[in-house]
Amino acid sequence: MDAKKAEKIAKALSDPNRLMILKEFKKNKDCLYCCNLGDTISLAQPSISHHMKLLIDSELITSDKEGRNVKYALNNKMLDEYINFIKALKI
Amino acid sequence: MDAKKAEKIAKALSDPNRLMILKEFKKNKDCLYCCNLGDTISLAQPSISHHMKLLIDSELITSDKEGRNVKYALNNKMLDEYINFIKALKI
DNA sequence: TCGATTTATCGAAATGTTTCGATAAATAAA
DNA sequence: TTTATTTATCGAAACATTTCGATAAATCGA
Repeated sequence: MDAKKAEKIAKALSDPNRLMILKEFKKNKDCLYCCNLGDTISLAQPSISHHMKLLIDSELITSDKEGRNVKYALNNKMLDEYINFIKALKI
Repeated sequence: MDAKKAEKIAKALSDPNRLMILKEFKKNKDCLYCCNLGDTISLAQPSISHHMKLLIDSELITSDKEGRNVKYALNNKMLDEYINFIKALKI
């Protein structure tokens, strides 16, 4: 992973609402629909949509259109790659 | 590590200049003086000082006054703690 | 078909971050 | 003691991010 990608992921991970969204995946068997986030995240719908977009752009999650909904899933592979990047910073 | 701390670290890691600074520690046997960064990081001195402050505040590095200089060292422990935080996000 | 639901996008306001020049404080070196 | 070096801080400009209301597009249900 190059520094530019790591920077993008770090940015995605640097917001309390996005961290909360990522944690929600654990409670929902790895998949998630935006419309169910309203209860957990107290933000307007466009704001949640904005955060999802940043998470998708960073590839920390994937999105899959399912009829009227969009199904989001955590991308464990990208988390692993980012972990390796940070490990490489260590002395 | 709580979410607030993880957020602070992610923020510290989300800037290209700060990533470059962290990578410099590898080349310098874990310690570093600001005044030697000028060659690597093309920023004015107050900007470098600002980035060092954010890294110190996040506890990713430590600082130690040595006469006229300040010696900075990488805090591997904090990197490990952050790695564990990210691991915990995985499904 | 028609109304409700889900998500995305636009534009704007508020807030936060990055950068720099100017300046200050501390210490080393001459 | 005087000058140079190292780092921090202040204030301001430029830029980026977060948030929302309004609106649009797609699809589901009645």
